[in-house]
Amino acid sequence: MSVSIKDVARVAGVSPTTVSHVVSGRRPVSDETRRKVQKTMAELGYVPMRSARNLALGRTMLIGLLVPDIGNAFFAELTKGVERTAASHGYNVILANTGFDRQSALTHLELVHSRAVDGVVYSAGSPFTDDEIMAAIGDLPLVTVDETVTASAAPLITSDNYNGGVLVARHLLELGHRSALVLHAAPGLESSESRVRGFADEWARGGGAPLQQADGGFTYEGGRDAFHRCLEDDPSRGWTAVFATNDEMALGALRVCHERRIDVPGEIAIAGFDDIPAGRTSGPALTTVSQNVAEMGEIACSYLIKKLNGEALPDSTMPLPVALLVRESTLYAHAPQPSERSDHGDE
Amino acid sequence: MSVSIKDVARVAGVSPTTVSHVVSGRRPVSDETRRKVQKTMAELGYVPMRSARNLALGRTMLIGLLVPDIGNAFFAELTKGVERTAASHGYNVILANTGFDRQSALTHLELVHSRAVDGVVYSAGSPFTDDEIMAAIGDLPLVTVDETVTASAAPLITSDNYNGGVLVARHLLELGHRSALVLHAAPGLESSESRVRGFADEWARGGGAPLQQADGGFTYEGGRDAFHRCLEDDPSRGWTAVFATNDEMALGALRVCHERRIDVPGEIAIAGFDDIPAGRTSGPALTTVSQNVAEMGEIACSYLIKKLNGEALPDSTMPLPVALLVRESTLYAHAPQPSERSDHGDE
DNA sequence: CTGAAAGCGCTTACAG
DNA sequence: CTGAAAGCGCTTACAG
Repeated sequence: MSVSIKDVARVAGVSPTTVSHVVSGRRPVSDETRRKVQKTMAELGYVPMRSARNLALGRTMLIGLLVPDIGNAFFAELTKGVERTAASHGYNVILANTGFDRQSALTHLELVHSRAVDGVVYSAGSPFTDDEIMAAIGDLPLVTVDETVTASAAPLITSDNYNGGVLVARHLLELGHRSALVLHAAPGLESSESRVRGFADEWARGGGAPLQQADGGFTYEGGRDAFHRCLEDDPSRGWTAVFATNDEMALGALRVCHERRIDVPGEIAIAGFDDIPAGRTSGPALTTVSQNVAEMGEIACSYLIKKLNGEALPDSTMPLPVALLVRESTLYAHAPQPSERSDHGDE
Repeated sequence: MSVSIKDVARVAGVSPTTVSHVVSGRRPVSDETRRKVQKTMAELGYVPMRSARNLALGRTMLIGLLVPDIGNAFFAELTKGVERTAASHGYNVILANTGFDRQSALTHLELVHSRAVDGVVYSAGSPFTDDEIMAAIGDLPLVTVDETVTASAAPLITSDNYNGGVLVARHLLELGHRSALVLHAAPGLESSESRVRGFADEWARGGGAPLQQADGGFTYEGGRDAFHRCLEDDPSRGWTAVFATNDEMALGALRVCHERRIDVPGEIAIAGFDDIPAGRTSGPALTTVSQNVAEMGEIACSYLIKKLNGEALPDSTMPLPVALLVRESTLYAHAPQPSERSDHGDE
């Protein structure tokens, strides 16, 4: 078996109490004793056992991160931010990839329920209802990301989606567009709806014509099919620009243009939202709005840790600024190296 | 505080021993007693506390997953597979995103060292040397993915990289190519080297000319720059096809062609390896070799769980089959919907 | 500056 | 079928 605090105490000729205090530093220990104990610990290869410490202290230094799909670049990036911040505060992250299978996801709720974690960062999209989540979480500290959990007073970390929509509309208006098609998610997804609202408000303000809209389901295939249908239904194309509320859908539209030999941006300009890697390497590269997703994760995690430490939180959280990334799909670069202009959202 | 096993025992009028056995099912309990206890647990909202159970049992039902970068699609997908399998066996996954910062990564080694996890799935690329890893892991059960840890007898889960290279070479030869450029990673990365070996062996067998090679560092930028240099150094292009040992580099090469108005696959055919999402949506879509990465994660995790249960493992692990995905970057589809032909590696 | 002992909330060998 | 009690390896209030 592994060596325990008693073994160290015996060999060093002190009490377990003293060994514990040498490790934690929570009580002064004479230099001589400390050195002796440290030497013994090193010799025996003693490492305090987490499980025992957890039980004694009533906490685990573990944070639960509930995301619907770690394979999605957004959540992977978010995870990165959470993980990084947790590590820098001595916490570790338990990943609960809830997926879409309720059955297997129950393990994750049990985890939360059994106090295996000290707190939770939760991102909507799991196969649970908000009520189930709240029941499992009970009074555990909670921070949410991107979408609210109804009936919860937990802080919400989100990007300034509205302003992202505004930036895209302004950019397209400046290029001379006055008619546009908006590809959005199914109703109920607040992030997509905010982006549409921002776009529509600015578009109207700038003298744009009434928008045509279609539901692209927030996926590549959905965007591709919805855009395809729009082209079929309206061959004369009552619009010259497309705003998709995420990059997946924008890439779907781009794909249709590629197959039909429609020049982008010559005939149609296309803009997305999120700045996923695939949009950086597509031809043409995709104009989009970047969110600082890793930073969302960092902030969510540091809020949670503040809560765990009993520190006060700001009452309201400011949406994180977003940035417009102008690439080739709206504005063709003539230089061999495409330039990337960035308008910061909080200008 | 939360309700303990003693509370339940007192209210139900039985001993803590009996409550424990109702929960675990490890000892027969009379129907009447069981029902009474279950009713009481439900009423009080009792959930056994994990920390206490962990200490008593000497295990945590937690698996440590060490990956270099969860933001990378390969590792995100791998994580998904590990997580899924772990959940289905009642285990949870602690994510240790080692990144490239040694300092913060120490938290993760401490985690392993302090027995906070029952076992480890390790994927190379962390800022630790193999020796440091092995020292921290000690005698904890370990399974490695993709790259071996030297001086460890741990099982290794890997794709059939060699055969992937063979498949690409055969495909390009069938299309009539006889001269090719290979973009590979820096030496020492076994996965990349196997792919090159498979390609080169088949290429020679099929009558191809000696290969030109360049180091693209396994990244988008590296591939782009290396390919750029190859074009500059050899304007007459002594090759008609490019095989990059991963998709990132292939997309970099594709990018250069796009900027220089070089037709792909008309003037140059390009193939990659990995089947990352960006290659599915690029124009032209990228011919590549798909690995079943999530399955690698599943297998790694189930091996680890077998080890944890003391079950025997197969002595040698068969490399997982790969599949060639023919897309537009080597063979332009004339139908509006590009067809996707799949050759299985184990045919 | 240091130690003996109780306690964290479970599990389980032992006894009945 | 059931219970009393020891034990898992730490932490810490209390006492000196």
